[in-house]
Amino acid sequence: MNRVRLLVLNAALGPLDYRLPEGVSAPPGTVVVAPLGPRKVMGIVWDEGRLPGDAIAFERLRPILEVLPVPPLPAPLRRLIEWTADYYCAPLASTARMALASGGALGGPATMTEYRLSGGLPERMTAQRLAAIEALEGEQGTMRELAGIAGVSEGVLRGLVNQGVIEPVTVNIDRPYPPADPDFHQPALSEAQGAVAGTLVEAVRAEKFAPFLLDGVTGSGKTETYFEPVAAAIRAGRQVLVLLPEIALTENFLARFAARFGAAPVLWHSSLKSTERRRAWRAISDGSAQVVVGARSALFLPYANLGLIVVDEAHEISFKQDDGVRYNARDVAVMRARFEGLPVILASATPALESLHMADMGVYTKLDLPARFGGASLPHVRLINLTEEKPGSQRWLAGPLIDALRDRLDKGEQSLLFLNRRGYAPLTLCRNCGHRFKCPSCSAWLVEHRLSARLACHHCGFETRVPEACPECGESDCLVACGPGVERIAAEVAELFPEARVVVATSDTLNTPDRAAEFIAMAEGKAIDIIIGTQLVTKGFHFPDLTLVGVVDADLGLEGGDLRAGERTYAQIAQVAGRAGRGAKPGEVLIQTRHPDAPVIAALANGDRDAFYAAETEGRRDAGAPPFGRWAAIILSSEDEKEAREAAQRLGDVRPRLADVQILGPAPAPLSLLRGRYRYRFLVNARRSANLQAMLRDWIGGVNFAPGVRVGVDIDPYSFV
DNA sequence: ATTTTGGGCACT
DNA sequence: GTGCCCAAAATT
Repeated sequence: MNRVRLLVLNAALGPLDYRLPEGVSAPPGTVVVAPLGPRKVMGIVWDEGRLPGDAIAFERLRPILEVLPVPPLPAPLRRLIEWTADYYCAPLASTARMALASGGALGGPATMTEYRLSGGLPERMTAQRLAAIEALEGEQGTMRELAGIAGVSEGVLRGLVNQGVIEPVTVNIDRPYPPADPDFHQPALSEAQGAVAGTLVEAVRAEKFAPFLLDGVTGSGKTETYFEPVAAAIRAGRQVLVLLPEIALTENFLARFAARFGAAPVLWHSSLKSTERRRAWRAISDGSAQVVVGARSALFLPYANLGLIVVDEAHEISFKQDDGVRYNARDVAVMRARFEGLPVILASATPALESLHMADMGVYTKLDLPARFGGASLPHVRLINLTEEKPGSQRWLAGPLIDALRDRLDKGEQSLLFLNRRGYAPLTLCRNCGHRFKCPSCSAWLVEHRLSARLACHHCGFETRVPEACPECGESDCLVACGPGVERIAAEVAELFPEARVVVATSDTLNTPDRAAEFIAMAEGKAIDIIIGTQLVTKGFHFPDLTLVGVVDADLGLEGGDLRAGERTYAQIAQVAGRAGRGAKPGEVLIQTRHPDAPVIAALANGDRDAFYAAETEGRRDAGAPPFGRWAAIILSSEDEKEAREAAQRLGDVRPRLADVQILGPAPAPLSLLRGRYRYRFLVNARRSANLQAMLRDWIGGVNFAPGVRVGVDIDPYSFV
């Protein structure tokens, strides 16, 4: 029968039946182009009988237009797409689209231009040109790559191209990646690392579903340990996926990877250029990409021959996607491993409570690395009670922290100040009339950024110059900055220690790989005395001479009543504390707080992780949160306030009354206006006995909303805005 | 999501 | 009857 059921990549449409032209074969997973009304759409041939829908008479079916020349999506990936769409209440088409993340990757072969030396010499030789010509002997690559190799700007190389010294070469865009060598450099592992690595290597050889929780303190060498099963998979000719939370700052990881395997891994993240994306997608789908290091979106790619998944920093909340399909990559990674029949390693120094619970239940195998590598000791933690040690007016660093900074400067050691707030000040107001600067399309204050002389909204990207006068009352010189951001802390430090070399490390200042690499080189080369950073600096860095970490405001993350505030604060501060004392010299951590007795803060002070988890477990039990119960959020939004409010009201009117489900709302969402859309929210708390997703589908599916209303369901929400 | 279609209404 | 706007229907 040459009838196929097609998952058309259109979120509003269900599966549609098409006819397969004579002589065309399209097994399940085949990517095709089909006619839809007057248009063409991309679709994926799905399994017979798996998708619901009534059959249309064969004669009325329109034929498939084109079969795209890419391998069919494998069955385990199709199962994963179905599971994800079902679990997170998302359209199947939106979920499937993530597997084809690159429309341009699906065409036929294509070419691009690379450059290499032609053997000639320029009319006019300069020092830079000479250096470039010497460095590029035997090299070939894009302008960008060659500029990197030669250490000169692309402008210099373009000059050489004009002179005919460098010649263009047309190459296949899908050229292979340099191979990773599992035996390039065998590191010396500690006994504990070796034992854990051995277990994981065995699991890779077994080629069966096996989830592991790799629980190792900061600095215990988790990365080097899981590189061993990665090597084992490469030796077995299978692919590896390593998920990292912040792909923007992976310099350190990539350096360690290159040292171990002698080549760079294949990168996957949202800011890949389209040619790089295409090359990576095709290498992944034909099996030639050995190790893929990627952000959460790498999870849905069509690996031809996956052998291992690693989720590093698995507790990180950035694994939760907060728009579109709101999936948690950590959880979906485990499901993918299950469908594919693979080991999966969740690595963290501060595992999520859910992950520890799964280990306690015996579902995950827990592997521990209890000691720091190379005999380094864990840092000593001290609290600074801000209600007793008050910083001066318009100052945020208390006496003991200032003394500690001075001590490190005197000794020539490095310090890190952590404050998870970008910019100079989170609120600007007019002293004269009280006007507060607010985002025009969000219910949020504008954050002052002095480095760029802008007021910016951190939710929608709105930016405006800092005005001279108050737009409300017209008075000038009346604007005051309220509260601290990292830039303001940097100003305070500069005033206290004018001689110190200070760098602000945030996503604003380290926004390109080059800048990030430069920062790391400076920090490692001891060209920085004090680093002031946001959460960007909490992970992955290894600076041996960094001996002091100061947490400027430990209470910041606890505000707002978010269900996961405690866990997030604990993980964040434990991570940043782990940056101290990673070399021979011991580290010290000073935590400024107004609530030294709060369970989270006390647990950090005493280094008592178990006490924190015990307190957090009780909090979760009381709140009916995972693993004891489940939460979901429903957000209704519209550009029209009234339309959003009425939609919420209508949904509220038909809410189901069930014994094991409690529905709160509707209420204006904490961010009641976001990107120009008014938002109302329901919170749903379900006992474990309830079928939460089925109940939500029934409830929401029974209501017809106005065209401008969007309904978003967030299962296991992390962000409560 | 996008395109087509059809009804209601003003205007000729 | 014709043009225009908007809502509803259909897309295999």
